Amino acid sequence: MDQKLDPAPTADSPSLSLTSQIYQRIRSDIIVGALEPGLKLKIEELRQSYGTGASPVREALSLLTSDRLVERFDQRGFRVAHVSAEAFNELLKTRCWLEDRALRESIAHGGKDWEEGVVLAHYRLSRTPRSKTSEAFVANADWEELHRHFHMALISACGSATLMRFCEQLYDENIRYRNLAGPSAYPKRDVNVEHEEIVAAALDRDADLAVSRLTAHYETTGAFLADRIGSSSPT
Amino acid sequence: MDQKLDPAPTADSPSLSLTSQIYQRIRSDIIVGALEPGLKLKIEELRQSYGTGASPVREALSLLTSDRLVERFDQRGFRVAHVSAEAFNELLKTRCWLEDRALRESIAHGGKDWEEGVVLAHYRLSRTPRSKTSEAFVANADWEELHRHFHMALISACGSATLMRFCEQLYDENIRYRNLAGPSAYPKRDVNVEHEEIVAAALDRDADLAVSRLTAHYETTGAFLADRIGSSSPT
DNA sequence: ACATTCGAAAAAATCGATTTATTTTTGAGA
DNA sequence: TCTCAAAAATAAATCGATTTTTTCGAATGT
Repeated sequence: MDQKLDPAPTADSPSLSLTSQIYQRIRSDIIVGALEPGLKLKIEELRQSYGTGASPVREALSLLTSDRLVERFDQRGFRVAHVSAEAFNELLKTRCWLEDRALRESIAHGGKDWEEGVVLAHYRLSRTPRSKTSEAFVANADWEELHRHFHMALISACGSATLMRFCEQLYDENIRYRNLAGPSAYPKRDVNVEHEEIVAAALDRDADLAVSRLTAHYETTGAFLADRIGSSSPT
Repeated sequence: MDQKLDPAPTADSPSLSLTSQIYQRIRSDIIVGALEPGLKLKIEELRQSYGTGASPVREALSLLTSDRLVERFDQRGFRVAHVSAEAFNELLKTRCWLEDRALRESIAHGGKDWEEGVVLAHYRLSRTPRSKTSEAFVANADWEELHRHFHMALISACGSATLMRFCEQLYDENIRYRNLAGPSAYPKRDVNVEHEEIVAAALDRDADLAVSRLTAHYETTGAFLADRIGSSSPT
């Protein structure tokens, strides 16, 4: 049995539908910032650049609508979701509200699994450099993934997959804003310490403290990004 | 000028794309309960019954994915979202959490517009019968719309379109569950009084009271529906 | 009887071309 | 020069047919 557990006949294209492949690719391109906010996503162009028909492209774009990364206009196509300082502030605020509740619920109901999941996620994150090189900042994909995982681990015991989903969506949107703000958006403060303090309060079951540290964590980074945004692409 | 404000060249098909028409139709059919939970949504069937090609159908289904009313399985099509007692309880809980925050924010920041919007929405709702006939219950579409509008008016000043969107989504899902539970799911208690008391507390800017009344309102109806659900369609 | 393989049959996914809608350009007429 | 309308160009939306993939059932071997 040399079969993989994951669906992966050859190396390049798993048995993922073309639609899904295109979905992931565009999604990533938008979050990374390769596709500029407001950009018109012309079916014909995409179709050609991916070497496919129009159907998978349209379907992928329709799906991206759920993530709020693509806007759909009936009869006049799709475009990359617009950004604005106001939208970012709203995003940040909403994120704090939802994670506030989610974290409290996790602290109230989380068991050993939750605790261990948090500890493990934090440990892995702390052992991974945020940048690939020490001088210039070069985003480390591993760190990004572990960071996301860490924040989700914190709220994973909230008891609502729906709420988790919302938080994930907002998280991804937030990352997009961070990427759009550019590599200079990396503060000197030691984020690891902040994470550590959040974990400590959470494991201590001190909800108020944990939440205030978590939201402070978000708002500090947020304030930092906020003004860097209004400048770019006011289209 | 006999033109409508809405885009409507002739009477039947506005300049809505076929995709949008199908989207709305299926959406409504799912919420109303005409399409059974878990039902396989075969492209070919839908295509024929709507007399269209496959593309608009697929696209509509992809869009319905955002609303959590349709589930998509790569390479094996779409189906009407499943339901379960657990999912309903989670939905209810999450809804209470989000509206809790949304209502508090509205009460904290809402101005005259908000107050008047709430009063007006409540007045209209109170003047509309829930059932079309006095004996047998026959859902009144007007009431449904006004009820939705009323609840949204309450939280409309929360300052986050995103949070509003989440609440709307959960509201619609909740209505679906209510419809699935059948017409017997209409309690004898006077819902109007409950609404009135919520409005009173909100306009009084008593956030704690308003929230506790609102969540009680949801949980009462919820508890009522909860057990009526596990029974039907355990597929 | 049970699991496994093979081959229809069914359904999903995709393609290429056509139709329809929107946007841009052009050119009278004021 | 400006406005408006018709024509041309562009792009979205849709269709009908084809290609893949999955599903289902019968045949085979244990």
